[in-house]
Amino acid sequence: MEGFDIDTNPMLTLEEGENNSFSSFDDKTLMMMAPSLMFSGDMGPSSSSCSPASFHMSAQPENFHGGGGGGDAEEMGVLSDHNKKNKGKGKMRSSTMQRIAFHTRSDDDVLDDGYRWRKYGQKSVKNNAHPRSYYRCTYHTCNVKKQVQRLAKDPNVVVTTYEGVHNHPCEKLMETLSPLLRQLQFLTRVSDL
DNA sequence: CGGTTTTGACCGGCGC
DNA sequence: GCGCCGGTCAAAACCG
Repeated sequence: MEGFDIDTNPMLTLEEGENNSFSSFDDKTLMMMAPSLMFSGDMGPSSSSCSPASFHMSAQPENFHGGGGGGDAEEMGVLSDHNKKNKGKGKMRSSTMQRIAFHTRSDDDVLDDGYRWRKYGQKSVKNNAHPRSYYRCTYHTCNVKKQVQRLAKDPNVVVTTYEGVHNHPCEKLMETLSPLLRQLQFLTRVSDL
């Protein structure tokens, strides 16, 4: 696994409220990390004050090394409709709802980000041969959603748009981390003796 | 049998 | 007012 440097991997698009800040990432590893970052960015169920700064990344679009990728989320309408509408039977999306779009160069449509998702819809979108898929986090109290679609310009690029913040730990991350944490606890106890 | 995916219907906002 | 479009619902199908 290559080290990931947030400031030098331009393939992630971050959106929050009116104060948009964009940057991009090209590293699948980072894609997997991102939801966890989202989680740590707003941990407690009572924390009404989102702190996007905790995973804020600086924009360096000129550093885009994806090559031929071109398109950005704004172009595809993934982000541009923010604050404008939330169509369908569902409730209106809160204007403060965080949305983060990841561009990923991958053959797989759906990336394993460690959370469990249930697909609740798929729609063909205008000017794009590939459909857009809608997923919801399966955790009872968590209503994080994500959309997955391929770039019309470059079908090799998958755009995953996360909406909202997880209010629970990432199961896979915890699975991976818990033996390490246990070992760490054991070692600290031993060193205390 | 319970959870997930598929897919057509439905709804509401927007532009004309 | 009407049609288009994107997001969601929900029943049926599917799957382990």
